[in-house]
Amino acid sequence: MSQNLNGDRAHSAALKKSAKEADGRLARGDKTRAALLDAAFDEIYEHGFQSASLANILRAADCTKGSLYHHFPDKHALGLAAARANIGDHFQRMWFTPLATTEDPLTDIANCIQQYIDNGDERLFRLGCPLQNLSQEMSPIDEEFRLFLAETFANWRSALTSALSRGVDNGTVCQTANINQIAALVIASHQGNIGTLKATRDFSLAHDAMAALFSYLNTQRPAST
Amino acid sequence: MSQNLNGDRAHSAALKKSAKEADGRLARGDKTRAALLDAAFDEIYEHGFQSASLANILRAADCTKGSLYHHFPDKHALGLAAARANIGDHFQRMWFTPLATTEDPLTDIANCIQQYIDNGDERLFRLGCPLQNLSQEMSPIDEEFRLFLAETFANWRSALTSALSRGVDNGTVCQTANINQIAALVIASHQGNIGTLKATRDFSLAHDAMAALFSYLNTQRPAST
DNA sequence: TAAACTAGACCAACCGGTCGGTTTTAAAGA
DNA sequence: TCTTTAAAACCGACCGGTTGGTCTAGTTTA
Repeated sequence: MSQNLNGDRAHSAALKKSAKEADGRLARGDKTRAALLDAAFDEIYEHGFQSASLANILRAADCTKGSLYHHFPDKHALGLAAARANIGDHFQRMWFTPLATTEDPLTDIANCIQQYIDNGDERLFRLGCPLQNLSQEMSPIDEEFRLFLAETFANWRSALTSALSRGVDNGTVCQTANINQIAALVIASHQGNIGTLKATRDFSLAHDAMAALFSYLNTQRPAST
Repeated sequence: MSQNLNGDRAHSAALKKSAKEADGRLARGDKTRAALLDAAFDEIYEHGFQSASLANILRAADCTKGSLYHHFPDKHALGLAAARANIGDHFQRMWFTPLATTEDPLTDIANCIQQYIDNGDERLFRLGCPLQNLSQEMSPIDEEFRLFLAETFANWRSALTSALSRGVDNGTVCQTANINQIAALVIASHQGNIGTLKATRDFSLAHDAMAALFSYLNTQRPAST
């Protein structure tokens, strides 16, 4: 077994190649691999991992079974690699980057959340959050998926707490605030809000939950003296 | 087509019979029907609707295909009936009954939530909330499921708001409180909390979120004068 | 020429669903 | 009380289709 952490078969070679292609174009094999990851993520996002059809993925990636099973040992490895590639990017863009340097975390956390509800695309409202979907489906039945998802939650949490901790230091967050509790409620209420929206399609409910969270966040500011 | 709202085929006859059996024992047909609903709910709770196997359900209910398709037109109707039967009961017991007559809604809402985290069974933590699982999986792909789930959310919400409204009247909830916002945050954060717990298995995170919610709820009490 | 990659026919297992037939049940008739 | 009868309930072999996965052969690339 010469599998690496990404669960693919031909990655060491692919790395060698893509390192060579300094102009940004992908080598043939890497292009197929990337197309498979994209198609797999889309299919899994739409139907869940267990109901995701390899035939659909193959069609979307314009690729055949032989190629797929050259790049990945099985469906499980493909799904995990697709999740890693996409979910990481998403959290980086939506949370980690905005919070990495913020000087007013309570405001910017609220902005992150508002971003989802007000500027979310159609897929977000119809399909929800990929992290949450995979958590629901895969956590109980696959430990490898669960560990990756738990790790993502942990990263999310520490991005929130370190931003909040900076806020305590610079005086935008109350000294007595419990930053672990704030982070936990942000995560839970945001996840629950996106998830609930999927079934209810009731934006007023989502806006109410968001407003309540914001009013809670505002109680965590220092008393204006 | 002589189907009723429960999506079964043989219910009118079953009703006639069970009405006769005043001693509480179920007629043969009703017993298999109930066994099917139980087994279907368990299988769907464990694996999701799409991955639920009729063969497994049949084995658990000790019943054959012919029986199943005598009582229900298809897998979809079975799943929907199983969800209706179980989720309704659950919410009645956990939320509607405790909140129906409470004189101190903020306290009793907190108690409901605490009940889940502190006295939840193994399945709750491993598999999460059935309402949420079904919402995630079925809302995007099946309108009939979605409507049932949305209705359940709506009932939950109005149980919360009417309890809170009673609290405003009797002075246990602040006059200026926005009860819709409170209800929305309770639902979102509770759902998100249960869902997150499934992947992280981190009870400290769940307790933190709960503590934050409770501190928010306490800000909604009247100022003690 | 060796390794990486692509191709797609093929496979057993399982899927939800159908259907002709048998057994059980309860009410009606004698 | 016993018999008849029709419907309700149950049975399980069978069906076409799909699933994830395998395998051999051929092509491209370095």
